[in-house]
Amino acid sequence: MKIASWNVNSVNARLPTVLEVLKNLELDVVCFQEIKCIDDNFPRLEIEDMGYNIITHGQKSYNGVAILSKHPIEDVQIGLPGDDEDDQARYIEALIMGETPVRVASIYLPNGNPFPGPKFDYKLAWMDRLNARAKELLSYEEAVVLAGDYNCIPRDEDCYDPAAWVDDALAQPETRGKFRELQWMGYTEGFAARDNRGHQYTFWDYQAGAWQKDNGIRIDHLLCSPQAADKLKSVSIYKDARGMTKPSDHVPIIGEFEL
DNA sequence: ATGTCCTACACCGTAGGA
Repeated sequence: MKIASWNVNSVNARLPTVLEVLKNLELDVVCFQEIKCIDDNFPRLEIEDMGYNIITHGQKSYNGVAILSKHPIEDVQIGLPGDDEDDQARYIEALIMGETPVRVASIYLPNGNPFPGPKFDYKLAWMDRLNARAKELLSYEEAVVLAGDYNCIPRDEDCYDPAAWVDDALAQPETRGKFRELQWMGYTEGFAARDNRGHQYTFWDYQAGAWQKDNGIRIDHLLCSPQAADKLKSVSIYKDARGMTKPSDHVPIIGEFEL
């Protein structure tokens, strides 16, 4: 089973590109972030035509997450526990009913810039809520994949120029620490476990020729519970997507599981 | 650290977010 995470940066603005990538990759489960539309405006018919069931947690203009699955979807959770005061659509979770069920979340973690400031504080508080949910999920002893745009550069070698990121929310020690908490509690970071090379990016800014210079960062991650990590065969980054017409600034990261 | 792109809203430019 192939499970992917992809920040599409508006599903409607680049629908032809999205459909082409989905056709090329033949994924079983796809987690989208930044769909940037309300649920009613999600291009449901076009994607259902490719054989996907779809759940969305959208909002007007900003954020928005979705899960596509070729298998039936059950037990849908919208938002994180403790999100009641939060109007930003950044989390959706569901049980994917393949041969072996796997619980999958699509996560759009706050960017947190400028650092320091209220947006960074919001990011850290959001990470605490995510980590609490992640811990709760471990107690189910299921295969779980927490897939998303974590807006976290885990190590200096996961960017082109660490000096450019020292004052940025994506590389702060607090951000890295809370991301690492997921690993301390028992989640395996898929790319680190199955590849772990440096300078393998999932995001290149639209500005300043970042793509041409390979000035990227690795911020999209697949966090796997022990039951999922045991079945993780390989992780790949579909870099070609960044060179397509009307690309997202992120590319898909794909985990292949023996599930 | 900004050579871009997306969205909305009030209008065919500008602001805000990333």
